[in-house]
Amino acid sequence: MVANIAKPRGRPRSFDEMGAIEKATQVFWSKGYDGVTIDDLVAGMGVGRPSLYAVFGDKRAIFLRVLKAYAERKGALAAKALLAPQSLRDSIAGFLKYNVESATEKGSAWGCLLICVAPLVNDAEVQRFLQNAATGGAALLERRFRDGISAGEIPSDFPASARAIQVTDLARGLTMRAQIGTPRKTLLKDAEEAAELVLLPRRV
Amino acid sequence: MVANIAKPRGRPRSFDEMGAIEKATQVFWSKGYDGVTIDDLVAGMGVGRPSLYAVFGDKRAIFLRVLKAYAERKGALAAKALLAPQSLRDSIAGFLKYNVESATEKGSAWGCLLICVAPLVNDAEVQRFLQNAATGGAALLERRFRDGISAGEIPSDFPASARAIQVTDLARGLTMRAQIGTPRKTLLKDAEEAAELVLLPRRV
DNA sequence: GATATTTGCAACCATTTAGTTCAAAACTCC
DNA sequence: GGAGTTTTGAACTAAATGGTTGCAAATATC
Repeated sequence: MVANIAKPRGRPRSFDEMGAIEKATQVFWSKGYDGVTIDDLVAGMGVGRPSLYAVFGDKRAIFLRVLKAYAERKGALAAKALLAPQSLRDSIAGFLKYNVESATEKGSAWGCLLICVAPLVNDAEVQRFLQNAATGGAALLERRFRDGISAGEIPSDFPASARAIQVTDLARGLTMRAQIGTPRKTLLKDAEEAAELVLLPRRV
Repeated sequence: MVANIAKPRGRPRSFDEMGAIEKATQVFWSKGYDGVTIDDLVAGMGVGRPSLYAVFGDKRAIFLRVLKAYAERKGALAAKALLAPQSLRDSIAGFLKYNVESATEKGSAWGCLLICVAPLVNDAEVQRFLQNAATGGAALLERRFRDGISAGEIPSDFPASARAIQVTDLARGLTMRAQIGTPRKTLLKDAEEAAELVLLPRRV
């Protein structure tokens, strides 16, 4: 049984809530946060203005939902990529390259909602969310490193925790450089080299 | 002879052009780009609205001047820090820590104009400027690495160019993490570890 | 001291924007 | 089919915002 929801009483909605958030993601993706107006959202989401306020709330609330949906999808993709059966080196390089690719996708004026646009939204709840997303991402990477230790790909004294954070920082750097127009090709090469760097053994 | 500028004809200006840009920097620093209105600039710069348009132009033009002044100052500071007579390790760690400190300065809602706010300004000229500033910074770091090679602090096959870029990426990552509320103390420790990372010898 | 020249202040205009109101539409329940 | 309930579309309001204009004030040149 999928669900047993009684049909709501009044006039049915003409839009799909999830779909609307999906479309809103595209709007924020292509215009940043401050750049979008309510009219942009109305046009982009296919939801009437009063319905928009009634169902979703104001711009900030919509952005929060967008952010959560985006993070969930992106997190799932990253996790899948990291946990795929491949060498540690390929995992890390793949993670960084995935970042570069999604940040240089054409049509996305802003590379990454989580890395580029959300941090500039001065909002306590957004910040808290980003903080959690960041630590979550780092934890995922750290786990991958520890698996690598178990598999003997890296020495047992490998500083997994620090390196995990460094991978996220390098990813941020690559993404921000995509933002200022560094070509994809350059960034992909840099991602490759970054992966090599963070896998170096600790100094003797 | 400092200069031999004939006194201008009419009523003298009541503000200092450089000083006004300095104050504008504070405004953008504390409110981002989209966040500032012309009124904010009028209030913050101490320049009347019509004078502002006549002398400086619109918001975008003011931001460009601010950015250039900011980059010049920051670049000079970074260069001085990097070229100070100290170990390579201290140079790199100092560079990263300086980034963290300036990004976590209280009162500055936005950590760094060059790293955080400017990249999100969708403007070709801004982008070009950032690109140049970025390559300039990387070049400075690379030079420091090469000096380290000459001094025997790192092996002669040290990949100076790639590592220089990686330092800038790590700096970007640290700055963006400051942006989402990561405490200064954590970031300073991470900066230290990042410096250690980028100084590791190439894999044999 | 008169005149030319430039700045400064206040008010102004047009546009954009966020958020609300209200009646009509579309549906369920009885 | 009618009553009750919810959504929708269009219009509306109030506020903010970018940019301009006109006139008074201040200073150099003649």
